[in-house]
Amino acid sequence: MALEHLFQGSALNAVDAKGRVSIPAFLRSVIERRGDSRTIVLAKHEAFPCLSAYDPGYAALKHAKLERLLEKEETNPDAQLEYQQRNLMAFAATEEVPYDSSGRILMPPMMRRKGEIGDLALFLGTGETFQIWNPKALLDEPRIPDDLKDIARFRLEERGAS
Amino acid sequence: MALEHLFQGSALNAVDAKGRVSIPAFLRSVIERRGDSRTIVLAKHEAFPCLSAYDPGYAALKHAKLERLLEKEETNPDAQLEYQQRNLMAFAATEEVPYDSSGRILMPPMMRRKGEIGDLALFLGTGETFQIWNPKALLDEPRIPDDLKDIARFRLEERGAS
DNA sequence: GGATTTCCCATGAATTCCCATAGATTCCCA
DNA sequence: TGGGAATCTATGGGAATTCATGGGAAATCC
Repeated sequence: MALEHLFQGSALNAVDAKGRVSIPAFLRSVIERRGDSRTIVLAKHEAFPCLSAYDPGYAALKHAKLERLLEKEETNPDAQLEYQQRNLMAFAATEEVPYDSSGRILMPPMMRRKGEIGDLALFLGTGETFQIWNPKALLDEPRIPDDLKDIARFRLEERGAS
Repeated sequence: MALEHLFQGSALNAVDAKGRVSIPAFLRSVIERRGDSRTIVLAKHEAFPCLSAYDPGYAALKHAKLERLLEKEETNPDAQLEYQQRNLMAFAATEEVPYDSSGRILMPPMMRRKGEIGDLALFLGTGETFQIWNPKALLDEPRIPDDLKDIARFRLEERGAS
């Protein structure tokens, strides 16, 4: 799997009273170059207290991988169960949300809670996917490198000052 | 087999006194993009105490899958029997129900019993198909990952609070 | 004819759509 | 190359639509 277009960069956007957030234009352009969906898939990040996001095509790719794995071990009952569980996590525990003509999504309440997102959303490109953080949570996270926290601080300043 | 449109997301809907349930709009849209039937096929899930559901087109696909599996082991008499059994389950033990203009099905009493569905139905997308659970049964099921149970709890809360 | 089943309408909440704006960025052309 | 115009981006607010759900009328069945 060699993805041609990668997510990179960072931005800090507001979540408004209705729960709407603008997806940064530089991330949207990657989504639209990968497919033509104007839609993102949201999931709780498996390790960090934040959200993981990607385009629907990437989700399908992940699914195809799981399928192939299953067919190899079709007769193994343990493999069956693990397949069921992973499939549930990959699809039931995620939400697909379209963004409108102005590039905004409505952050689903469940994801907002799971990702601890308040009224500011920090977007971080990570190549194949991107992450959405509560900037406070990122600064409090010991496993995050200081250089990255500096970026978060900068984005906060930038916004606080203007 | 590469299905283009996958079932994704979760929702908790009420089963009313007449046995009617709304199929969540985001699942309906997948059904209608896969074919043009406004119909779902219900079956008892093969492993979990819940229902498995999909569009009529997928049933045909499943049949082809079984056929292919049989041909691989044509000489094995055990495989023949298993094929017969799985084929029976896939077709005799299912019910096809249309949904009306408001997106509701009438849950067939037999399926309701088999799936242990009470007056709340939890819908979980799993890619090629989706599942319908009694939320209580899901919380009691040891083979279900905790993160998924959290989602069920969230959906219950969301509904209880409002 | 009583009971079930199907259809149709009603409704409140949620969500999508549309328009507006202000600031930043890019473009363009003299 | 400099400055001004056009465009794009993030954001706000309100209107219009969709969604889930309840209730009842009409049709159907033994």
